[in-house]
Amino acid sequence: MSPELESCIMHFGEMGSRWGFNRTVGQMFALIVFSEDPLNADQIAATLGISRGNVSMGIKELQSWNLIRTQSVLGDRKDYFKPNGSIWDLGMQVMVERRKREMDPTLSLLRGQLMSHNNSDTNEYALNQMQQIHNLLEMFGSWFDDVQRMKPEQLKTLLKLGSGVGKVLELKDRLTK
Amino acid sequence: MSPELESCIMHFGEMGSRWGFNRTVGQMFALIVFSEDPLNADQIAATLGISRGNVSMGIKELQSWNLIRTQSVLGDRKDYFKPNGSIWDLGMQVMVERRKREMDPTLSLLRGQLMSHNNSDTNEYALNQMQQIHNLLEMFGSWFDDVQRMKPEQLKTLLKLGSGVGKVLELKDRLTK
DNA sequence: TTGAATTTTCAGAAATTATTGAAAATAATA
DNA sequence: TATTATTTTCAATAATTTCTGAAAATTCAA
Repeated sequence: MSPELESCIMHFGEMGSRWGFNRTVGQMFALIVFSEDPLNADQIAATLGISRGNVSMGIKELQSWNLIRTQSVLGDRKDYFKPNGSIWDLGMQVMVERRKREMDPTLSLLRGQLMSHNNSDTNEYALNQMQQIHNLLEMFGSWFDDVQRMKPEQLKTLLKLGSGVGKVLELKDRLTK
Repeated sequence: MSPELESCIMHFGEMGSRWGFNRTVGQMFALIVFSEDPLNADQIAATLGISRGNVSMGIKELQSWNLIRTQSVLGDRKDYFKPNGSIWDLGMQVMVERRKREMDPTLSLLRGQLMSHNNSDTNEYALNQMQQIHNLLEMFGSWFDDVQRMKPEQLKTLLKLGSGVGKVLELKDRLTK
C-alpha cells in the first residue's frame, strides 16, 4: 500500500471519533472505501493490524450506519465488504444517521417536556429557551427531510448555487407578488 | 430547580459527547443556556456537583467554541457567564465549529495528497475516491460559507421552504432560458 | 508592595471506552 | 450427522478520557 493511502487511512482513524465512531471503525471504513475490490474480515484485520473480534464489531457498527454491505465472492464462503454506494451516497448516509443520533433524541425529549402540563413550576425563561431549541431542531429536521428527497443532481445544483439561492428567492417574490 | 429542567440538563450532558464535547461540558452549557441570569464558576460547580477545576476547564472549552461569554456583575470580582447570543446564534456557532473540527482537517489532508506529484504508485481507484471526497467536502464547505453570510431571516425562509426551493429553481431556469 | 479573592493548571485517581483472544455460536459441506 | 470454516460474543485487560483537588498563578484592592 502506498504511504499516501496509508496516511489517509490513519487520518480517517483519527477523525473517527469526531464523526461518531471509534478509531478502528474509522480506519476500517477508509480501507473499504479506498479498496477497489471487496475485502473480507481477515484481510481487514491483517491490513490494519487489529484483532478479528474487533473487526467483527466494527463491521456491525458500519452496517448499523448503512455505510457498507456484503458481496459474496464465487467459491469463497467468507463475507466480503464494500461501500454502500458512491461517495455522495455515503456522505448523505452519514448525515442521515447523525441526525438520528444527535438531533432526534433531543427533539423528542424537548417535545415531551413542552407538552407536559405540569410545567407550572418550571421557570418561564428556561421553558422559552427549550421552545426555541425545539423549534430550531424541528425546522432544521424537516428541511433536511425535504432536501433529502431531492434528486442528487438538483441538490448538487443547489449546493453550488450557495447564497445565490437568496437572489432567486427575491426574484420569485417579485414575480409572484 | 424543577425536575423538568434538571432532566433537560442531564440529557444535554448525555448528548454532549455526540456533539463534540464531554458530559460535564454539555451539562454546563445547558445550565448556562437555561439560566436567565449569568452564572459564576462556583454556582456552576455547586449546581452540577462537580469540581471547581472541572468547571474552569469546561469554561475554556465552551469559550473555544464561542458558545459563552463573560459578563461582569457590579461589585463582584467573579466572572459571570452567559450564552453568546440567541439559540439561533448558538446553533449556527456549533455548525461553524464542527465544520472546522470535522471537515477542515480532512479537506486539507486530501488537498495535500492530491496535489503531491509523487502519486504515481498510489492506485488509481483510491486516488479517485479521494478526489470524490475532496470535491464533496469542498462543495459542502463553500455552500456553508455562502449560506452563513445570508441574513438570518432569509435563511429561515429558505429552511422553511425545504425542497420547495427545487420548484423555484425550475421556475428560474424556465425564465432565464 | 501585601494580601485576599479568584482562576488556572496539572499530577494522580476514577471512570469510561476500546481491544484482544479464546470460547461459543452459526453456517456450510460432505 | 459429523466435520470444518467462519463469525460472533464477551470477560478480561489495555488504552484513553475525564475528573478531582491542592498548589501555583493571576488579578485586584488597599
